[in-house]
Amino acid sequence: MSAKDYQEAVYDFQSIEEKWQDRWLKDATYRVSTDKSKEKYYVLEMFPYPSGRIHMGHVRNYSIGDVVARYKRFRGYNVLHPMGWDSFGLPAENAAIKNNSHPARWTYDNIDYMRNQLRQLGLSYDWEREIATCNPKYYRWEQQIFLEMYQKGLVYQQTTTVNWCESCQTVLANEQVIDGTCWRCDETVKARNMNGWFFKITAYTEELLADLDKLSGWPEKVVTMQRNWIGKSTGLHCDFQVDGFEQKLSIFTTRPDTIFGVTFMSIAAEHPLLDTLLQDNPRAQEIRSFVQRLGDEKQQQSHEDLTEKEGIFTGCYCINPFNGDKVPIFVANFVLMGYGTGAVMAVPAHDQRDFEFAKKYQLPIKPVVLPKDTQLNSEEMTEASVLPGALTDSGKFSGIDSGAAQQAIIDFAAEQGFGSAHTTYRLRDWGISRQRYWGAPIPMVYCEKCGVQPVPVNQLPVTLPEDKESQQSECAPLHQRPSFYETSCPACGGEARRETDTMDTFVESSWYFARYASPRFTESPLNKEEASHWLPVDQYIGGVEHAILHLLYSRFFTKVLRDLGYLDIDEPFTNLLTQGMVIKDGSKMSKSKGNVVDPSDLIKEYGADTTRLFSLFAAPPEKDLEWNSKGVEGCFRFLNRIYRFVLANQESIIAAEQSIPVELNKTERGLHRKTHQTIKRVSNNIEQNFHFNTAISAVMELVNSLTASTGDSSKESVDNSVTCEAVRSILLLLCPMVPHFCAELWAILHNGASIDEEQWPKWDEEAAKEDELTIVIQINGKVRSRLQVAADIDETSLQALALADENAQKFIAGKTIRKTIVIQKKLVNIVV
RNA sequence: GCCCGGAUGGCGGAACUGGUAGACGCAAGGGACUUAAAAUCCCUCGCUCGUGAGAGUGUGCGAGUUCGAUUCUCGCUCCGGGCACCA
Repeated sequence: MSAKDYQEAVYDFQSIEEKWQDRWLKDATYRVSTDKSKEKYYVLEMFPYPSGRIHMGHVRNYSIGDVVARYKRFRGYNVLHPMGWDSFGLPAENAAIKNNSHPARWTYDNIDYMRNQLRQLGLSYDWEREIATCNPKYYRWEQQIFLEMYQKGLVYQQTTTVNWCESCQTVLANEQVIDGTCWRCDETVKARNMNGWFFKITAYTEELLADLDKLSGWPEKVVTMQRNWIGKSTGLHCDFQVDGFEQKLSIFTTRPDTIFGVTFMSIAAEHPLLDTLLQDNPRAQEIRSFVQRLGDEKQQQSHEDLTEKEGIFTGCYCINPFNGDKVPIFVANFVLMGYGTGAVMAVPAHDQRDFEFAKKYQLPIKPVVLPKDTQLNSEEMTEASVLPGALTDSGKFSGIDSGAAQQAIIDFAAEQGFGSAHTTYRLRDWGISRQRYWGAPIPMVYCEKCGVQPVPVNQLPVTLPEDKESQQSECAPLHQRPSFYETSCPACGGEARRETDTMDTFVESSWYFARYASPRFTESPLNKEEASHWLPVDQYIGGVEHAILHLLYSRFFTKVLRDLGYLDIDEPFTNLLTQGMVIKDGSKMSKSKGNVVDPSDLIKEYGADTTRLFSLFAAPPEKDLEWNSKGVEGCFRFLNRIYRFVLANQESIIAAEQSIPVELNKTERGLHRKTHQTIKRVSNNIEQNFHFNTAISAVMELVNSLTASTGDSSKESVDNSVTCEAVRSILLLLCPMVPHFCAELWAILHNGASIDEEQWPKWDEEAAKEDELTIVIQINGKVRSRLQVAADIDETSLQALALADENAQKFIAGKTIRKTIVIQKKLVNIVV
């Protein structure tokens, strides 16, 4: 074929991609095992839920991860890059009910389909490490971890008010309630009293908080979100004696400095003291019905609308231990039983919420902190004053600065015995019981004689029943299946009943990254040697929507597994990249919006390489990506340009010398320089912040230079070695992004050799250096002229050249030069 | 309300440590090739004025620091995200 024949050729991506995918699979090219001779690198993308088909969000996530994996391999690392399936969950049950099938069938069918889709993308996974969390070979180890946590006192059972989702027919963890609605189906979550199992994540609160400081490789935003979620506050815990009763009322405050400003007390409607207060209370009836109404309203309202502050006087008083003030006790709708003590000391002068309440019920407002140079008059205040200042009207603490007063007041309370320093957290223990079929069974047994008994480890796994006895469907909850729950007590051998709740599916994803180190290990959940070799994950990649839920739970599990002796790390993910969403027509791609682009259609039309390339090129990974089908075509055109060039010039490239001649003409020097500049830019873009969009731009520029300097016969001829160097660099630099394409062209140029055997190209700083620079001449900061100068010009000659410049002269003429600023290699600014 | 981000051409996005704003791609317009179209190749492309050379103006808005600000400081506006009667 002559060069002309390639002018309009379009590369046959389909056969090229199939060919290389088959080869990678057959040769297990990306299989990895421990190799002490190389440095390890563990890159992981959040594993998918097998919902049916992959979507563009997956393509983006896994393309990013694959570039990292392939890049690190080129850099000589021994790279662990596994994939698996987060395969327990409600959608499988819903689909099973709809199709009158079994959740396992639906799930495994989806896995098969999606695995095939992922393979079509050419992702460099070690498929031999694939795991599916719904497989008993996975969840039996989870059950064992559960039992070991139980032995350690990290699992307990409790009846509490839980979040109940009616449409999912199950309990939700606090983290799974978003604005009062279910994270999965948006149904309003209701309060319900239920017995359930809890993981004691609060035993690790301080460590989870403190170790956030170690996560320098995480986006600041995610660290902040976790910090807020844990919600630590420090302050004073203090007892107020209830007047005429034996009981004391405990409060927690972060503003002990305002304690002399307390003018009333607010307690939650559910506060246990209320019953006592209502005994022999003439207004008991009235107060009870008020409390009842608050409860009803709470049920109906979603958490987001803030109701008007409301309360009712209990008729009782308590005594402020600091000044002996007798203050009325109110039941108020804004006090939460679940935070602090369920009772709040009210300081209307310095708390906006208390202020509004005091105004409504005409309660006294008593300022006790005076911000500098201000007077506070309770009559005139329109809002609470929250600024720091000097204490006033505060007994022996008057005059002290509010900041210092906090500690002094806490110390005093401790000394007197009615209070102490105290810390509270927003974080609650993790409720993991789910009343669903398609999850890992909780391995516990109830015996009438022996009570709650753990299933012995040698009886694991407790598997899900697959019988057809259930009348309703094949995925009826376990409590409807006698063959599952009827069992014998492990302790006494008598009749017993199995726990019928399954675990929250977030439990599976809290440790899967560790299991990948030894996915087929049959002796315990983790092979410690393998786990300590591969962990922590060096680079974790996924959507920011998991900032709290999954990432917090995984951090917790890592610490638990460490304390159980399986791991020797404190944190699971050294670096975290949270990728943006894929957007089309202004909103996130979703079935309900009808703006979904199916990756399979794209692969069919343009191939996997173009699909990957576009998802990397259109935006930096952490930002949202606006879908643009024309942009995809642009990427396809780019690959075709390279393809045509390589094929048209293959003979001369193959014949080229590997070494670059010492003497180069101007065109050759320009291309040689551009090649090395590009290697440098692409390497830095990937290394510094994974900005693949600019890396790809840089290669596009090199391709433009290449075709411009060799295609134009009017220019100087270019030595084959220089062309060859440019082409080889382009293929290596693009290989992490478009692997099939580069593998194919590399093989064509290198007698069938595999590009995977190559190393990442190195740049020569000397070759990358410009020998001529454009210097900008500014007059009063405005660009007036440009100057081509040798790169090594000295400051004096540069200044002289600038002053002599014709354009500059026009603006200087007739004016006095007041100052000249020369910035090496950049500009000369003449101030007149 | 509090805490994080962000705002640059018609669009997605570039711009090192304060030093040529708009790289790269898309779209658009013009041209070459073609009977024609597609594909490919070449040229133009922030806005205003000007035939042109060029001049003015321009990175959400308003100030400030500086010889010089997309970049730093202060004050706003809008957009996105997180948390929220949290005591």
